[in-house]
Amino acid sequence: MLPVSPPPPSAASRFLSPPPALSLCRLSPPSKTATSTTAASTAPTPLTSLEFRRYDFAPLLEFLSSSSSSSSASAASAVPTADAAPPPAQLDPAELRLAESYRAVPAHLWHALLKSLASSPSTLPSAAALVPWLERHRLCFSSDLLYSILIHALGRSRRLHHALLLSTSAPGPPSALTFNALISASAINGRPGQALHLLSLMRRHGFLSDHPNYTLVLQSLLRSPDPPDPFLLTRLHSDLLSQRLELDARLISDFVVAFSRAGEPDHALSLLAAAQAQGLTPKTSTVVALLSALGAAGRVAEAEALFLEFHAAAELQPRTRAYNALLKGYVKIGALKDAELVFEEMERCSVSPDEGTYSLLIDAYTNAGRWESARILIKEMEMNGVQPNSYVFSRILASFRDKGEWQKSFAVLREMRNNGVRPDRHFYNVMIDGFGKYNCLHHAMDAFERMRSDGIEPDAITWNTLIDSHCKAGRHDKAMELFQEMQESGCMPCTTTYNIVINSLGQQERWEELKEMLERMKAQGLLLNVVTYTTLVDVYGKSGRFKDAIECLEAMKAGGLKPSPTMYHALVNAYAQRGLSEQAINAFRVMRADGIKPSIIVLNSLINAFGEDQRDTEAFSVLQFMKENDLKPDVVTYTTLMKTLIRVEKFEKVMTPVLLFLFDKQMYLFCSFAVAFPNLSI
DNA sequence: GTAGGGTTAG
Repeated sequence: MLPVSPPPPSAASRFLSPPPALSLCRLSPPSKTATSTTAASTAPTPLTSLEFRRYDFAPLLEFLSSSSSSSSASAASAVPTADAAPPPAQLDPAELRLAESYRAVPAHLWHALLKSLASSPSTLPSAAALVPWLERHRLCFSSDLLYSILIHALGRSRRLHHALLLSTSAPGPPSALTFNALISASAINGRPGQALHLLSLMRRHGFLSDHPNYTLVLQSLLRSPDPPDPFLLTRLHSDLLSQRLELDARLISDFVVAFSRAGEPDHALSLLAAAQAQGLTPKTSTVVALLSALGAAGRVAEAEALFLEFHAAAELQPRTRAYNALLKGYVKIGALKDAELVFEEMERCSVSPDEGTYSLLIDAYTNAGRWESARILIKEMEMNGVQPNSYVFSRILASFRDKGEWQKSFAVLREMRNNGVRPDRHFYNVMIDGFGKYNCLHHAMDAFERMRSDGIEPDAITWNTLIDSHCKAGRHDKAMELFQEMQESGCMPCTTTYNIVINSLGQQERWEELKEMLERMKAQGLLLNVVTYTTLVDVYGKSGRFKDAIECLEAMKAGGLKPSPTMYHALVNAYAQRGLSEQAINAFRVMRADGIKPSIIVLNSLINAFGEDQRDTEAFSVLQFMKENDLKPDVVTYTTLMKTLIRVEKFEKVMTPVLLFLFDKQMYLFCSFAVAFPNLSI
């Protein structure tokens, strides 16, 4: 009979070198993101505890690590496959004996062991192998719990892809625990869209969502360096309200900040009003976020009103940050005089300007072309004990870049050196980008070399900028060399890097290599984002591979990502360029069904679709549509209409779009001039 | 607080 109690350390295990997994059997770090409703947040049993020491898990760990590495496929992905395990009847008797020896281990110890194994990437394959093993031998019955622990661990170690795979390979329909674990994994991996998708899926399965899930998604939106997606945010908010869950002060405040950052100050304002109606006092940082959003939208009057309201109620001690938010508004709308007034007001109230204040004002001067005033302000800044740094100069450089004045880069660099400021990585990155954007690859490479000789290690952004500059200039060969060099230097390519390279390969129609790149991306554990999918739709569409393009769009939606306007623009444009006007209009309809408002860009493409298809009447009806929907036709609209007329050989009407354009611009004088001299029309 | 990737005509 096999021993039921745990075995003493066997002779075999004494001879074996201790499996590496053992040394990793430590208490897993407490999860900051686990919600109260998830299994992973239950108090772990320390593996060093007395209870744990009653059992010797070494033989099992040895067995698991060897079995998980022998089936290389599942070990590499750390995902157990349900059909990989043979039924117990065919099992090796040694394994059966091993299983029997653990009969007495209580469930919570299995959970603790699993958590511990799952907390380290090196033992994750063993963790993944443990779950089906426990099921196979009926040693631990709470299969849901086991899977959710694994999913949590995969999510925490940035393997969302694997977590999703695992959840689909788990037996039976997903449980509430699985959903919670997946939502958490998506949220902490920066995929709030997917988390939201799972939230609604969860409800469709009849499970109720709770507060922590919403907090997780919201925090995921707030944590991202990019502004939160307003669409997702609105959905999250209405979803929460439809669940009749009450918002507390913290959640309201987070929503106000999120809506502000998403560039939706109206939504933020109404939430703030609701909070005030409940007698809640918003935090200073919340008000500042909203002020900043209003400023960024150029809504200075409202920003000022909000500023004064909170100032008067003494709820907001206007300090530098609040003034900066206000200042941002004036800088945004180019109201230099008002910006200067805010600056003076700060001085009057003895609120000391910080680097941000100076930066904004310097930005304003640079944008207005007042480089001298900017220089004076830099001096003043120094005198006031605020050391000008590379940041200020980066902003100046960016401002010149955006105005196309890349030649001024050298003057900025000189000025910077005169002020004793050393350019940092950020500054060099902007500089390289500036040169790259204007096709000055030599200068870009020079700046890159200079950066390295200054002892600054290029980062992923540097490499991406440089690689993309070469792609844009058609130097795809050099771009690939740089991509290689990037990796050799030890800099890991990120999603953006792959997006750039995929775009390059797609433009060259090197489809096999493109597919390889996607595989490499996945192998590296990187997820495809909206830009990746849009790039794919664009390159496939442009070369007429519409089937592939549509597949990408579907794959993206299935992954819980919201299709962007750009993605539909790319698709409509692809059809348009080939004169497939029916398909173009169909894609346009799908776009609208997805809740995306038509923009000038997509309507111009639609005109182009009709034009290429010689349907000039329909092309002009798009113009009518624009006018009815308050969309202002632009130069592209009119030139595309002219091209349409040329295509259908209605040369006598080619001038019509020009007249319409001039009329739009209210240039009556020129209109009459053109009408008076119709000979000019050809 | 800053920087990099995807869309329209000629």
